Amino acid sequence: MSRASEQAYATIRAHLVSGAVSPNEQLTEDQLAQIAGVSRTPVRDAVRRLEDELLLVRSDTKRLFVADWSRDDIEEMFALRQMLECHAAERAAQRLSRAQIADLETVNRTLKEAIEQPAPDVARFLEANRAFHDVIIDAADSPRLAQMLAKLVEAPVVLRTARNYSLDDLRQSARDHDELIAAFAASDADWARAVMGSHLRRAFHTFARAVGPAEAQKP
Amino acid sequence: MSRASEQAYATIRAHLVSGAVSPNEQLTEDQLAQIAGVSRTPVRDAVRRLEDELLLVRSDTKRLFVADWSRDDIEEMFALRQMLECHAAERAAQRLSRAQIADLETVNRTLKEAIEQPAPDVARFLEANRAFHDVIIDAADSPRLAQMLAKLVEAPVVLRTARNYSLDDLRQSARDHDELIAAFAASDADWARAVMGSHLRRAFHTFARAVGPAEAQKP
DNA sequence: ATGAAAGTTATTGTATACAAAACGCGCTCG
DNA sequence: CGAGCGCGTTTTGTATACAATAACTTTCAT
Repeated sequence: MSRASEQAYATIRAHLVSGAVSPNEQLTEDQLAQIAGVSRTPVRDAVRRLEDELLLVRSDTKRLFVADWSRDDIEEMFALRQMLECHAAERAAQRLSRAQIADLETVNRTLKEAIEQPAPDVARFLEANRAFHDVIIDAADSPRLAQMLAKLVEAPVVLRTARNYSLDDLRQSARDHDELIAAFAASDADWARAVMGSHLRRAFHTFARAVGPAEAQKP
Repeated sequence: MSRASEQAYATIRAHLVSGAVSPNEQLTEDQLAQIAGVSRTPVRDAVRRLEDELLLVRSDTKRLFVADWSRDDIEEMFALRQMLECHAAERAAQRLSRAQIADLETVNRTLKEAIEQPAPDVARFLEANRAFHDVIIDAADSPRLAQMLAKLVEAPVVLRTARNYSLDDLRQSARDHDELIAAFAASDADWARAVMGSHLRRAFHTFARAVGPAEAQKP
């Protein structure tokens, strides 16, 4: 994307994720333009993307509001992600080249290094984790699938959730990745799907635990 | 959406679907603005939507081209649709109200009427078919799922494929719908999923037959 | 002839001014 | 007292002019 438009997107997104605004708060394009330091034109571009990600929503009369994600929303997104990414794993198992499998191994080595530190480097872990999943999605060779997943994968990051992953959680992830690699090496689509399924389902529960158990949501 | 922007979207989409342009042909925003009779601003809006639907694609340097869908693309979309819509059927089975089930029955009655004519009214069939699936997707109560499906469901319509559905195809669809309704009435999610799966899979083969068997695609 | 560099044209991106639509508020009239 | 109606204000939508970038063409050196 072009400079101003990309700038607007990044700035606004950061602004939303930072928690500087509260759910259901109204925003105007002018405000956002000021925040991003560009004119309304690229802001409107950015807003459309953020609407697509459901970080912003529009009232029936086109006014902009900060989205309010309920626990149901989060569960929905995890469910969809699981469904799609299991499919991706299945396809990837039938398509991954040797080189790509080697890439996965390298990435997962990096991921383990990020964990096994005096203090685990969570940012690096997340980055490697993302790279790992990206290789798989890429290998699945399904542009629409990739497009859909891109939206869903970003989501958890969005919630300013304490990243209180335990060391065990991180290590289990790494082991899941190892098993995925094994499944890929064996070109066993069923195996890959199953491992991906449990990998993501566990991630959901870890996440749900962190974000708080199913509370009664908003009055 | 606002008037000009919606106008642009509809006009350009019709233009693309009509076959007046060929795949990989370059388009400029100016051309499209002229065609739609509005300025470039709303055209850019429309173009983004069409990009999202993958009817238009951009080169690495932002130039616009008519998308070229391969058979693989079509298979991909059917596979994704099947996955998502089976999920929708499952959720719908747990959520549909009596009133909604009654709606499904009404819609399917309309659908049958459209078939059982001297000459089957395909347009009306398609409309009813769409309404039927929309009720289910709506009942699934998953906005992101709905959003994803919206893109995929439009797709087959896009291809200027001869709608040479046979009478048998149409009748089988109606029967599938009846069975779906039965599954919903019984609140049997597994049943609903299974019926939806075969319903869509058959549709794929009907479609594939119509569009021509797996040929060697472009050189 | 060939390929690189500079200049020219075509195309997309951004800012700004204005138009249209929605909102809020006070007012009137029942 | 309250529901509906104008009217000024706010907010979004559109057109247009201009800036930036990419594609194309010509020229010139080798």
